Amino acid sequence: MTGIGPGSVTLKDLAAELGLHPSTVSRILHGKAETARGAAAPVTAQRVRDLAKKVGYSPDPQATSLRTRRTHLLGVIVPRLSDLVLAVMYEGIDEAADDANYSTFVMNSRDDTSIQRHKMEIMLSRRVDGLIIGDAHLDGNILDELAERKVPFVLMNRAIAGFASATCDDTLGGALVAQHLWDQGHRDVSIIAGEPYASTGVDRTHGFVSRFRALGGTIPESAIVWSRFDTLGGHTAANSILRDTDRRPSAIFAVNDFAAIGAMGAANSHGLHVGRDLAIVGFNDTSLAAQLPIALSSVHSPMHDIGRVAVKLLLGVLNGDAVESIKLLPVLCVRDSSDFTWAAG
Amino acid sequence: MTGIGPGSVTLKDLAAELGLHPSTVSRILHGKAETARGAAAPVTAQRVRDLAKKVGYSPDPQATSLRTRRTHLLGVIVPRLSDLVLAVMYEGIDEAADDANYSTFVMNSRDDTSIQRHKMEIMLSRRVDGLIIGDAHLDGNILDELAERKVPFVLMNRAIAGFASATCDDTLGGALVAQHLWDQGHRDVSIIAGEPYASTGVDRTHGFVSRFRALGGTIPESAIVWSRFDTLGGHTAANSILRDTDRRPSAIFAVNDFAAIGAMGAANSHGLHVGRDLAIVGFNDTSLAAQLPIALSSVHSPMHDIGRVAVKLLLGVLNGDAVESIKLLPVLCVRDSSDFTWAAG
DNA sequence: GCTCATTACCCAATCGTTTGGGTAGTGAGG
DNA sequence: CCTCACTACCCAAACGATTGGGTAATGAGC
Repeated sequence: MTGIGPGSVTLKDLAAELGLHPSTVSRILHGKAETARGAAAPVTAQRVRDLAKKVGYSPDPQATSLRTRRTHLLGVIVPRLSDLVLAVMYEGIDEAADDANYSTFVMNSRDDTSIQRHKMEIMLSRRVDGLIIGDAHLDGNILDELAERKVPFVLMNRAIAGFASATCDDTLGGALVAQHLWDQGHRDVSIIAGEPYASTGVDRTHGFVSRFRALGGTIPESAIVWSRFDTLGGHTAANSILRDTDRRPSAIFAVNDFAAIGAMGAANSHGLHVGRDLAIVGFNDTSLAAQLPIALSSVHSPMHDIGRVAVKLLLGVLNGDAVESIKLLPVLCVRDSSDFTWAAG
Repeated sequence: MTGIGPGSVTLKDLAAELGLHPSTVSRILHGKAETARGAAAPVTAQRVRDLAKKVGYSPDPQATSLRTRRTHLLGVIVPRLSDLVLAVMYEGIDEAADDANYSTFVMNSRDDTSIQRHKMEIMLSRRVDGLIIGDAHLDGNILDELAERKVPFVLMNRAIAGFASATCDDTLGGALVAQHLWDQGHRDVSIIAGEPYASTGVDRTHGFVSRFRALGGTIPESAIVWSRFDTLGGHTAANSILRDTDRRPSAIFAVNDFAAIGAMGAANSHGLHVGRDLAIVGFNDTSLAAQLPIALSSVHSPMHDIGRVAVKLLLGVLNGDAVESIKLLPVLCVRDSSDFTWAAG
């Protein structure tokens, strides 16, 4: 009878064992300091706590939620966890949620609207206290619905005007890359811009273009190629950029490391040596970037912290605070793939 | 009053609205066919279902679990979701769990015993119906405890004798690589073997070594280097292998793509051109392998299916079935990093 | 010795379901 | 006309915790 694990012993059991009423035990174990003090004599309280620890009492969260209408559950929706960026953010969420005694569901929506809806309904039917949305689309349809239904939520990674979010300062990140490539002498550049519905790609692209133009450069619309965020998407996009041998750029900015890796593959198959014939810069500085055969320049974004911040924001919302979006600072990491001084013009 | 989302309307509400008793409504909506038929006249049943759909009734899972002692929750523990391999497996889990109307918690243990324990306790205190363990260590200590506590669980990715698991046939996978490298003329090979506590690395290494020896080759113990599973681990291991210029192998088998990528980086910094001066083969065939500047040969393992199978096994266990471990078949994918015929000897 | 506050508790309702066990009402069979 | 089996429901007790509201017993104050 040595506690075969949580779930075996209840509040009532403890109370019976101690000759107390369950409510008294409850107040002692779970009440705030004041309640607890009012509930029992210090010596009784200690007896209760001792026994609880000895038998390994752990309250039934289902019963608690039923009564309190709070599950201490958070829902997280991401496009795909196999996207390293989201996976790392989720690690941050996992950590922060644990610290705050919350547990999290995480589901993949594959950026598909109907799956997004489906997963959301599952989460809500599970009665999560709030949602962290990592797959927001710029049209924001679903978010408006959520807001109308008064579901507490925050965005992560991708920002949408009007909603609280935890992101990287993507515009700044893009600008950093533009500055770097400009300084290296590149005047003819292309951008692999990601999916048009994702603020990450859009903002990084916008930040890049603005800065590059501010420096006096030109970027025709045709130099911006939308793509999927994975290696294959990057490969395809780079192919379409490099196919045109008349007007090949000397540098490519991919808004995502994986797309950048795909672009490296494409460059290779076009006989171009990355870092010498063609500069490539990625974004996120995932753990692979520095380890690639040709080390990839990339903008470091604090992915882990973004996850942590998302949790903090959401807990703020649940607490009724007015929360503000937070943009974390990116840092450019220059490596072999773009570290080469080009003759200007 | 148009249902502001799940959670607003209860069985009792429905019953009152229809002039029925909650129990009747419950039987109609949630009972098995027979119960439902015995519970009400067909026309009544239809009225109930219509109203339920109209107001968007969704049962409170907390209340249900409290009564039934089943949460329809599964716990998943992995070393780290930022390991693409585990992330993809989790996508399979997510899918299969959804199909079966289960939801999953997933937590990262970083392969740290105390975190493993901690996360497990959280899961159990949440009253999950069962666990999928993706971070089992060969010593199996924690698993024995779990078994003793009669917690339903299955292993995933890593196998441990005596427990049901869903894995790749790692021994075979290793053998495939050995055969391939041998056929390519390599006689002097090294292995980046991963963490010694993980069956994946151990079995892949063992499969490789056995086959290579069976073919007549020799592999000294010193040619087997244990390492972390990430790029950095692979880099470090490869460095230690390549440092010894007297006895440099012509090929390296890394039991994991990320380690292989790290090894490529190391080879590079030693001035070796992968695929020409040194063959490298990875494992898992993650989506990156084919896209790298030098495409990486790798053993394809059905990660997504492994996740799905893990869920199927666990549901079997929950159902009281006697389940057997399942090993899915690996397939070797040869690419540039090892596609070169060497002169023998 | 009486009032009054304080201490240290107990009581019972409640959260939303499920489920074993009724029970009126109907129709058939004998 | 009585019995018996259905049909179509209802009743109430759980599941485990929380929480607003008691209430005896003790001690202090006057």
